Amino acid sequence: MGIKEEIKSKFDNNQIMATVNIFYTANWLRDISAPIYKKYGLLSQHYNILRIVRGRNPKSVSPGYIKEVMLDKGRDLTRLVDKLVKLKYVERKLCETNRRKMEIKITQSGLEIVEVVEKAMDQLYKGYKLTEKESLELSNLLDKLRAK
Amino acid sequence: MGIKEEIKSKFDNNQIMATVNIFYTANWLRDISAPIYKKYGLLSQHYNILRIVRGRNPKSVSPGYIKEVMLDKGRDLTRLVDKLVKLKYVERKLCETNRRKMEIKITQSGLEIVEVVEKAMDQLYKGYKLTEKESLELSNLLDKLRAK
DNA sequence: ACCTTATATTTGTTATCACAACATTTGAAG
DNA sequence: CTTCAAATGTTGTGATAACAAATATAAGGT
Repeated sequence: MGIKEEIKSKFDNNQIMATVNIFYTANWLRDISAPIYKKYGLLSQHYNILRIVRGRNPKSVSPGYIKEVMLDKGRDLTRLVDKLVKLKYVERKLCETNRRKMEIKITQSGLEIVEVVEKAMDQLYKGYKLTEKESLELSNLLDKLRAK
Repeated sequence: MGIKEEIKSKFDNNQIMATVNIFYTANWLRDISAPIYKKYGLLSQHYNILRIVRGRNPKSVSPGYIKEVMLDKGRDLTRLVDKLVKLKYVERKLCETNRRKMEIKITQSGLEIVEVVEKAMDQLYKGYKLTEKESLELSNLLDKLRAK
């Protein structure tokens, strides 16, 4: 079912239709992924942070760096990380050389949980009807939409 | 700048890249639209509701219908509508024939505010680098991604 | 009429978001 | 060395989101 039928609407032009469809699809993706995250007491943003921190392991990263590369630009990052610290998925300590910064590092159980969630997400992606080629086209069109 | 550079990541396959890109682009769109909504004390969801209600004007619609066609599936719809009632952009009254239902109807000032916001959003879309044809392709690919 | 189930929406509660104010450290100019 | 702006994070607060439970009405069967 196409977007027009889904939300019972017509659109003035294709740009608007594409924009609405992006929001609709992002919400749809969020809704089908949420149960997976929830199973482990996480939000998608927690998972996103864990993946970013893992990407730099065994180095540690600062909140500023995380904020920069997060999908959902690091609102309330402190408290998102607070929770990951409480769950013992990351450790946070003051940076020695620049005492304004914090150093965040993933723990062993953090590594394990990311891997488990990652596998569950991969299963989701396998259900897509898009080929590799179409997925690339889609991604390129999204890049172009955002282009200045 | 493509998604890989934006978030400084590589992806295992194009499906994952497209998925991440959808979230990233939806957040990007949300962030550039937010100031427009905010100017009028609204959230994007309020605007979405107003457009849905306007679409049925002069008939009224029920919360259930709104929930069904909303982009972000009607979480906390009651309280979103509460706010629109308070702002006097919609009126809400009990349905005579089915007293479980509420009837929601847009007001004159509601109609005016939607139109103003709509024009501001149209300006945004004009900045897109996507052609009509590319926008259609994008929308079709998104439809296909969600297909069962 | 009475009971059960389904429908439609609201409310309560906890957690999270968004924004602004605050605090600390650094680096650099005077 | 002192001062001050910039960089980096944290905290306070009111609004919003998420989820479950509650309320109220309707519809159908016995």
